Amino acid sequence: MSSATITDVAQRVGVSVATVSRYLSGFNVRQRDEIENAIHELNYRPSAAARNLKSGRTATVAIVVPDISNPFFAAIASGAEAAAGPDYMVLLVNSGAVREREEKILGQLFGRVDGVILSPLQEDNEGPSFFSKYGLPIVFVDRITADADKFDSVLVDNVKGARLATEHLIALGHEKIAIITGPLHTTPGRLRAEGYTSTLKREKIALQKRYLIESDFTREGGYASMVKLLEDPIPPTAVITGNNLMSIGALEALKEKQIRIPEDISIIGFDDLEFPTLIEPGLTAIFRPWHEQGAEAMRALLARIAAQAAHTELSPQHHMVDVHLIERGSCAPPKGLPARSKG
Amino acid sequence: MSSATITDVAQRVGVSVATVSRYLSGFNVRQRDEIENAIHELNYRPSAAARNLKSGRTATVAIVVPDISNPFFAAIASGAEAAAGPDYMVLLVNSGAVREREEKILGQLFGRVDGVILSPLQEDNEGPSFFSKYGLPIVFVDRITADADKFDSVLVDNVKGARLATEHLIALGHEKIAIITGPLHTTPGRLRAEGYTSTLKREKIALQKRYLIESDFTREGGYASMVKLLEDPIPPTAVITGNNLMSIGALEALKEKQIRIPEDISIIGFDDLEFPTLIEPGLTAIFRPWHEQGAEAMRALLARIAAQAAHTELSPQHHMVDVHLIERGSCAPPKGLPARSKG
DNA sequence: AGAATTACTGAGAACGATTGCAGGAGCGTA
DNA sequence: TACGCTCCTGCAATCGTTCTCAGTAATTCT
Repeated sequence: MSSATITDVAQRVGVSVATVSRYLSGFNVRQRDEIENAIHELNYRPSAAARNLKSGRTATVAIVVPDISNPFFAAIASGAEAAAGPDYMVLLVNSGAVREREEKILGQLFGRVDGVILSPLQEDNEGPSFFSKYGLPIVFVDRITADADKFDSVLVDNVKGARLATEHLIALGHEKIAIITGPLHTTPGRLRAEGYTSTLKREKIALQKRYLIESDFTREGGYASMVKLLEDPIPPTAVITGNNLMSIGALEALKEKQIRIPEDISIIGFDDLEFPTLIEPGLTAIFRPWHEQGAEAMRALLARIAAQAAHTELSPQHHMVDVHLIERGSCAPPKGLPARSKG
Repeated sequence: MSSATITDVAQRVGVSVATVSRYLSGFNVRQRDEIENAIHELNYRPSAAARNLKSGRTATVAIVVPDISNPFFAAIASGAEAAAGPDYMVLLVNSGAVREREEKILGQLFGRVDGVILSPLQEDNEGPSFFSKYGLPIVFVDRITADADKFDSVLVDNVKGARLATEHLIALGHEKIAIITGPLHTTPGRLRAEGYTSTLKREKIALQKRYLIESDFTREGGYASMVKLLEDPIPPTAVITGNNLMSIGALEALKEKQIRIPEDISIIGFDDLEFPTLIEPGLTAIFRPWHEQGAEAMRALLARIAAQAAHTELSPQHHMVDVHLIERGSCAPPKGLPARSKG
């Protein structure tokens, strides 16, 4: 019932465990056929736990993300997986955007993986760097922590993306531009807001605090934030949404309130939608290669692991993924919304 | 640099490793404060590998799915995770719809997890049941293998869903009804086709083989299949799409060819879209609770693990998730497509 | 034929934890 | 003081591998 061990195989063939072990690692052994048979007959599988323990290597890496339901992170995972090659098993773990879970997961992963690609929940979280004190290679993707300069990272050019979006709207004549951004204690939340505010400043448009809404990267958050903006006595004429899910939520709110795009309001998403052609009008968006960003993170991790194995010094590598603006139909010059009726 | 072991902790405090181990497992020990300090100072983390090896338990379960980019599987994973509770770490592994990968993954997972939730790639795949010979609890979700009656499973009522869709179209007056289904060697592919054909038969509508298109559950497959249907000399007046991604692909094809829904063609999706309100007209769809299906699978797995631990006999449990039809705007009585122009 | 080289083999010590067992310290009771 | 009881402790075996080391058989060289 319970699984056979290498000893069982060795006994059945009449060789030592060392020989079976050697056979398993690809060395030449005299009774290779007999061993192969015995393995099949006994349904033998090497115990991963025992292997890890002895060798210290796991041939496994993990990707820890805040929300696996977000297609962005699913794509990051796919990209990373594709870049991992056949030698590594890639595990995906969802921290569910709960800080204690993230910390617990990192602890549990320790000793079971050779490295981790992490999208940390908060920039002020010391868990990851604390974690890496144990010598576990770690690469930040999309988000970093405060001391991240000491670690590898693969970020997107958040500031540039937000700048492109803001400039695009300003060029169209908008001045009442709002942004629905992610939590300011996350990297993309903070930097996209920064790109927005710095561009406004440079263009000499006064920042209206009520136009800068800190939300939570969820569809519900995007919906609620857009509703809030629409209820403003002087609603914005254009809105930048800070990630794909919030774009969807915001679009849902607009549709529900029957606000026309782009006639009544312009909207730009940071991150393109997955299926951009199906909705009408198409969402003008800041594009970046999701899959490639994941792949880049995996390459960085494998390089880090290799460096560690070779005891080579390797300074922290910081990769930056470029963005560009894709114009579709969701932006137009402002005409202003009708004045808000009471009730 | 490298991580401290339980021996280091024990030495620093001046107790035996057994005492430290007991402290870690929650027993009363005299020098608990000293041990706690030493653990912090040394950054000690128990080695998961060593623990596994000795105890045989891993406090970990895995979910193996064909395509993590498919929101359906992401939702299954979320649901399963939510049902797992804090005692288990949940790993997500992507088989990428490659059979050899699936087999390899199951092998690698052996010894690192207490159980697996699997959505197998093919019904004729013996890997999983072979795998379970090792005594590893396994629960099939959404898909099964040929000998699956011996294992737990959580399926959706595929036949009923396809029947509801087909009946709905027939009731509207359609007779030229096509289906774009998944691979017939997968459970949902086969059973959804079966629900479609059996309903046609019962309603005495002759099955047109060219209206039954076997595709591959991808957006690209849905797109290509729809294009193929539209090129038919006598195109169907209604189409059932066999999963969410193929629905999207099919809709993209229709949009590109400027075929109006539902005036020119009616369409029903098996599985609702993630953001159903944003596209126009809304897609009439067969709905099932994704998240709940994942949760059910996890409950089944935990029950199986518990039964195994208690050496209790537990007959295979087969759960069936119900479906219903959600009417939106994508279906109408047939009017026929304009005759196909050459070129 | 004898020496040197090659190619494989088995014994046994790790890896880092858990756990059964026997024993010792501390306490209460007679 | 002597005894028993409880509570904690350390020793050592163990989990299933890998890997070093020394040794043996087979082969080649002189």
